[in-house]
Amino acid sequence: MADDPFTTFKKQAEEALRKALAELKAESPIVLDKAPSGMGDLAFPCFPLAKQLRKAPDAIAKDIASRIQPHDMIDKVDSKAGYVNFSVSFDRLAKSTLNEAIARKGDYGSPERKKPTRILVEHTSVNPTGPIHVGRARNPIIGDTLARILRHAGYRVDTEFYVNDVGRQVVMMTWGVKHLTADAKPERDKDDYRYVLFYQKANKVLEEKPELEKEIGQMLYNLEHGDPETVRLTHEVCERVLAAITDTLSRLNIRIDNFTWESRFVADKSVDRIIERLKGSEFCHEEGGAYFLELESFGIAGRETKWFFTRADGTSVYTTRDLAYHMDKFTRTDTAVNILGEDHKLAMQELAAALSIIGVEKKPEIVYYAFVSLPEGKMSTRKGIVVNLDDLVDEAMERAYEEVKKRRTDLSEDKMRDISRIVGIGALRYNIARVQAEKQIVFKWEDALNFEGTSAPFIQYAHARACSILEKAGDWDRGSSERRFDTDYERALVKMIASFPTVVSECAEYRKTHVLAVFAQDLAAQFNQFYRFVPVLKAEGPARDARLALVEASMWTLRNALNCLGIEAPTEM
RNA sequence: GGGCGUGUGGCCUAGUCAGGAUAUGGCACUUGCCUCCUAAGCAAGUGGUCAAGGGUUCGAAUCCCUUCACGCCCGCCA
Repeated sequence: MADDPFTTFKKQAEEALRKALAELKAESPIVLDKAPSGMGDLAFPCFPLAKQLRKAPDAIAKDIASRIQPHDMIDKVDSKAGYVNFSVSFDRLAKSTLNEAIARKGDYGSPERKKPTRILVEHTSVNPTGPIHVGRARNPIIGDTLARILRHAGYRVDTEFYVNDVGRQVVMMTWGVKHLTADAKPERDKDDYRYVLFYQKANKVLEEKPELEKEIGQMLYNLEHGDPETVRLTHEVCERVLAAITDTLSRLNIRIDNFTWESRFVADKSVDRIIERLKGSEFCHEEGGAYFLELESFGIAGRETKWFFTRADGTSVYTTRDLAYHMDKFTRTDTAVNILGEDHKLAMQELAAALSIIGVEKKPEIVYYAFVSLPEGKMSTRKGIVVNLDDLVDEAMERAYEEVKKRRTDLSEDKMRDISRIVGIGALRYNIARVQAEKQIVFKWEDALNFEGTSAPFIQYAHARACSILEKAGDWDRGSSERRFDTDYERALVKMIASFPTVVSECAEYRKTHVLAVFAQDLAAQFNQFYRFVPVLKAEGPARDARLALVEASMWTLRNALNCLGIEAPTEM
């Protein structure tokens, strides 16, 4: 597979170092750092070699540098303060990078050939018992972004929502729908808001009349044993709430490929088969009719190392069904990636242990995220301290509209609304995607709807500027072989564009969305400097063509990075 | 009590996996720049014991140990 030019440069530098070190009879892993600006592009520190060679690091660096002849992508090798510094052949890098970006357009950053590996990204999977709130919004945004990145990195990706239509919460809601009447108006004319009222009321009624617990238990039993009426009603209610939830997600540019219903694994008896297999395990014990695995030897620690996989009445628990689901998943994919809240860590450890016990080698890979809280504390639907995702989306679009109106007087109402939607949703997604998943975040309106600095609009704005130049440029010579760039602004921008393929594959490999978000921000900042200091349309001759090529390559790179983040790139704003 | 995660200027944050050259950006604050390709921008400035302590190393935000703070978990719930 052909590497991008910067990777080729890096490999050539590594190879040259390998040879030089062999000549010196020195042994060292070859790790290249990014050199500080003005000292080349890649740096090799020679300090670890000092003891081995009994020479000063600086002398070693000098020696190594003198043994490496510049060739192909390596333009210059020199040494300074114990480092061997490599400079890339800039003209070659610029030429192939820009040609590639301009030729491949929306595919720039993606490998020429698709990878055969299938990856199934399970995300969101919230209980279909009510609207999604901001605390849970991290899940679909991280999941969808990761899926987009993996796709751009060349994998065959499917996204999946696991619909929990079996557990107690769903039964509570369905029981409420069957036996209660709503006594409040839903906050929105949407099924998730309508049905959550039944769920909430059922919980309240049960608190007041604990004797109804038996009825709930019976319904749960009926559901799990395939009672047609219970199954039908539950499924219908869940389906409606689910449809409403996916409507909310689609507002954030999130579309899910598959929905797998948990009840399927109960109905097709795969859960029963797993229970039987687990019962045959040496780790299995029984207590009052309920079965559990003793998982202490699997690294499970805490007060309780038992994992119960059946209730006393023989019915399955959540993780047991999840086990059946994962076994099904592995028949359909090579790699399973799950996006989960950090509260699922123990359950996933138990699931991994159980998979080992029944002899399944594959394990799901999990991306955990910490919860989003509000300044006044934990989000809680019951206590009413909650921000619904729909409200956040509305507010984002509304605030973006105010900003558009401030700046543009020449646009039609429709156009302004369209830009507001793109900018508002972008700001929202960006603010989630930009932060490492493991960091807990406190939701603040002013951060979530930030339109300047580190934000989607900042990146979108750079893209719109690029589009504006290209639109005004008229005809220019795209095939020009001479592309000279003399300013640091241009050269730095070219190098950033050249690094995009590597950034995408690293984000994919490490399952990190925030790295791409940071890259997009840096690229936009670099483009804005270029825009400010280097005239494009007023330039003449080959310089103009070269700069236009740089603008076009920037535009595609910004657009592709935004697309990986699930953020639309408006041509004007 | 135990397990896992997080801790970087007033606030948010990158860098931590693979230790390397003056610790990245942003917000806020101060000050400049729109007869010039869109000022959602650019430039300059103020602000840091990288939670604390110890250790390893030529070199530690990064690795090891201890402590502290915060979050999540330790259900026959999901």
